[in-house]
Amino acid sequence: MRHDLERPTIGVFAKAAGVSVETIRFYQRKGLLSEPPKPYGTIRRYGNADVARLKFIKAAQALGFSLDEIAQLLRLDDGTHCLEAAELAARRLADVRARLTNLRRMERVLSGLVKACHTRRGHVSCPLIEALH
Amino acid sequence: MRHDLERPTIGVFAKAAGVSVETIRFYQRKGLLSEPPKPYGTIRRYGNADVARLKFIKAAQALGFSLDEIAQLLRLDDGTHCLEAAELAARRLADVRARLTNLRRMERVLSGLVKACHTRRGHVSCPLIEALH
DNA sequence: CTTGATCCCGTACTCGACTACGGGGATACG
DNA sequence: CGTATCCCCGTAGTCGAGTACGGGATCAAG
Ligand SMILES: [Zn+2]
Ligand SMILES: [Zn+2]
Ligand SMILES: [Zn+2]
Ligand SMILES: [Zn+2]
Repeated sequence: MRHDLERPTIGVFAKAAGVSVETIRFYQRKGLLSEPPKPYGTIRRYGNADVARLKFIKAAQALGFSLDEIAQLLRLDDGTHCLEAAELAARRLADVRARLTNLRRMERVLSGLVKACHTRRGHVSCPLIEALH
Repeated sequence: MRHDLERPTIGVFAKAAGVSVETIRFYQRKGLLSEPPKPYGTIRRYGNADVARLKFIKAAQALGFSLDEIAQLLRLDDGTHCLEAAELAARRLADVRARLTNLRRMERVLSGLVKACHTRRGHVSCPLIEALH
């Protein structure tokens, strides 16, 4: 079928998805994407399933999931394992919240110090450096 | 001087600071800490300057500075380079804020999805998995 | 005087998510 | 037909902040 010959090769697939060819191969090695068959000749052609899978990966990644966790999620892809998926997300959420707490502290301290540095009057030495001591 | 022999060796120094001996050596290789002299024999003894320096490093690290940036800050340690220090901190602050924005989005989406998973009624498939598609 | 803990120094490995490189085959264009 | 651009596959390197390992020296306790 001429159909297969019109489906994208890895380069087209990668470019369409906004990732590099090496990234696709890397995901394949990790088992996140499958290596589609080579319909004619020696060149693989990619289909809608691959596109969807890669979108899934990128969406999960944007929520902070690691590639290993994404592999887990992909195994729950039939949607019948709500509990497991929710647990995974809950762990991720806890982690995100911990990092938020931490970053909020940093933001508070840093912005205070930057302000102090800008408005220091009379003070000879840098408030930022002083604070680190 | 018996004085030197009572000052801490690397092991004591590390333990007191709550880091490992290897970490101390690693910082020394990076130029963040100096290798103090060996007063007698072949064993280095650490002093107050080292303790202070390590505290400085840890304080800066807690604000998100990388070891390279900390090396910069240490070079401005005399406190007479307020402008440079403030610039460094401002860059760090911008980065922290960017990450905050990102994490807040993740938090919002994740908490919504976890909640949806817990309270799904009627829905057959997992809302979390569905959302990733 | 031996044993066990430290120290010294140098090199190599870890983790996560890519990124790069190299040799060989295939395909497209002029 | 030449050559430029893809593709395939495997292996190796990158970054940051450490962590681990191994051989040899030294030190305190018993
Ligand atoms: Zn199950
Ligand atoms: Zn669910
Ligand atoms: Zn200056
Ligand atoms: Zn300042």
